[in-house]
Amino acid sequence: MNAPSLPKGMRDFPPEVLARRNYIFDVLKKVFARYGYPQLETPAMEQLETLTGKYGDEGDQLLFRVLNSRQHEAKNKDEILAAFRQTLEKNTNSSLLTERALRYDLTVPFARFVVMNHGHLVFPFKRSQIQPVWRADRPQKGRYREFYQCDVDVVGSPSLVYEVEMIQVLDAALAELGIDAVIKINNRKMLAGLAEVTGAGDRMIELTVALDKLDKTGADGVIAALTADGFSAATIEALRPLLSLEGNTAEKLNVMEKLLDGNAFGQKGLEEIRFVLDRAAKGLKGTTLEFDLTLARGLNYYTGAIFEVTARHVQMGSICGGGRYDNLTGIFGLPGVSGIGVSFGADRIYDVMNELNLFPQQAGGAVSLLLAHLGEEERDRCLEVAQELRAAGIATEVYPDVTKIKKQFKFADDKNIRFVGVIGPDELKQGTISLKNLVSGEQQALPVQEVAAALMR
RNA sequence: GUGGGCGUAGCUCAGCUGGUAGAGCUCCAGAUUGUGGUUCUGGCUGUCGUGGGUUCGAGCCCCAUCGAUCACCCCA
Repeated sequence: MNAPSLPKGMRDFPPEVLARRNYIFDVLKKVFARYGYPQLETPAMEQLETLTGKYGDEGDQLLFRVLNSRQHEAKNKDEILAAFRQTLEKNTNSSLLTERALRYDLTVPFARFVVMNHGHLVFPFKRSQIQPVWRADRPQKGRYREFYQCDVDVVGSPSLVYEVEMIQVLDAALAELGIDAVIKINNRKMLAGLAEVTGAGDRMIELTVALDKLDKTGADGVIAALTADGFSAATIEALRPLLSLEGNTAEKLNVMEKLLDGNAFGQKGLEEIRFVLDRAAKGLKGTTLEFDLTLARGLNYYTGAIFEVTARHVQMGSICGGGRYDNLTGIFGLPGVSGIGVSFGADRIYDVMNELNLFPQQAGGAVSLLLAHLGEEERDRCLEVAQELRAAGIATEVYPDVTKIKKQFKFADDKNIRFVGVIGPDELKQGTISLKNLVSGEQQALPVQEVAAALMR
């Protein structure tokens, strides 16, 4: 038997780690509830066709597809074999081989849910969702194959009030977690307008992806990439002023306004972003809000505002992302339901908080009392006392073996149990417990019925 | 999918131009048969990731493979 192992990119979470992860989830749940987003869950697996085509080519490649079961009993093995041969040749998704996949995000399954249940939902419908998603990416820093997304979305209203609310939720949650972060916002309509006025209207995605590299490769890098991608000299020339765009948000928007002059769609995006910035910038608790023209990220389905959050003081990709999607439910047959949402990447948030030491000191659910003993009779007494203390709300553990007291103390120390209560022959006779605080070193003998109260202090 | 370094004790690592593998920490026992964390003394620990090859001889060189990791792509 070989040593057991985990599939690539999958991780266990030992109790100490989980205590911290749960802290993040608890904060997010609290904030989500405060803004009126009740929790919802969907299954790990979706129909493959529900997921394909929503995330772009790259996304489709990263779907974990699930092989159909009991293939060996199939009656149409020739067809299956042919389908498999084809899959080996080029990337295809025959339902003969696979009809299900693990979800890639929470937004598309949510849209699917809304379409299936729109009859009983009150719109605008809000929900939060905290569940793992899976991507067959190659793991690296801040990237896992299984990770938790924590989403808030509202569907059924195109109101820009929700753009503002998303920023408020991001700000509230990140502030509460103590993360110094920048919320970047951009707008797909504006980007589409930009593509049009520069003569590349049909290649908005490619154009913006290239633009997105500005902070990484500089203006020259972007121009080189655009040239390599076959964009015309006229387009590149038209974009040039943006590559050296400087100044504050208002000034940048003014430059955009001139550039987008006469382009209705682009102007609409500009108008939207101004509306949102005007209202959201006030009263932020801990984050900075920034208009970032080069922000292109976001999946295929985004149509309006797009968001991305990065943490300061640490090298890590975005920790949150999101945006407005006007037609995601339309793909599933329910048009006219605009949605918007953001997603918190719990695992990256964990990594950031860990690196910056932002987790509060806390017991994290550790047992607070170990009952130690000096013989079988004393151990049995410990079992009784433990039940009384647990009933009183004290997390209590009884050392299982009759052994040297030293070993029992060491056990408590190793497990970070704060108190040890010793029952030996003397205590048994007197109905007391010798209670020692392992942090302060203080010890006192107390009647059993007073122990709980002493520990509560 | 592309590329770069890295796999030696439970952990972190050392190991010379190839010559039969070491340190610190952890762990265990004792000093201390009713007291942990500090101190002192003693002790245990290895398919050198795996499979081939070269060699009289491989932890070290070569090939392959697996794994973790980092970067690119893309993303949380």
